[in-house]
Amino acid sequence: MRNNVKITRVKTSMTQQQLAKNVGVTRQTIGLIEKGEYNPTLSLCIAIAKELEKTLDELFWEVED
Amino acid sequence: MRNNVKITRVKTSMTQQQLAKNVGVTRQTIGLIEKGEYNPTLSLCIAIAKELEKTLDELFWEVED
DNA sequence: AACAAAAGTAATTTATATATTGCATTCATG
DNA sequence: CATGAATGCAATATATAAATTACTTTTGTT
Repeated sequence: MRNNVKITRVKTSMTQQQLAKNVGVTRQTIGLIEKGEYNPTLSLCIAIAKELEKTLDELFWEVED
Repeated sequence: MRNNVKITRVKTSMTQQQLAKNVGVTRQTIGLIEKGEYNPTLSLCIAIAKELEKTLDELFWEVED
């Protein structure tokens, strides 16, 4: 479940805590998604994408290592 | 949770049953996703997108009614 | 080095995505 | 219209996403 959440979040100088709060989940959930160990729901993916001003494809589609 | 799964699936003349089998879920799950009553996981969204030869954005991003 | 903020990690609990079963309804074709 | 395939729909069960709590490790700043 590789994705571009971490790299995008860091570019915006946002902390896991801030992103988590803004999308309505806990810091741990964001951490696990960034690490690729969670399979998030579509609604959460959309919330994260909007918060990071990206689309679903940019964050979650065919992400290379 | 509006999306373009149904319209895309019908265009390919695929049944819910066939799509469900190919992505490894039940027919009911596909039905509920098409109806917008489910919040599917990312991995399932990706499987459906690949099966329908679309991207995440095309099926699930900012879908108008 | 010392301190604080951020991030990693792990156990347990809770909410919900998905499975399973079964029956009703719609729709196409003979 | 009758038959079967596809879909709708609903109840209950199971798997897993996400919450909660708590502790450790990393990172940056003075």
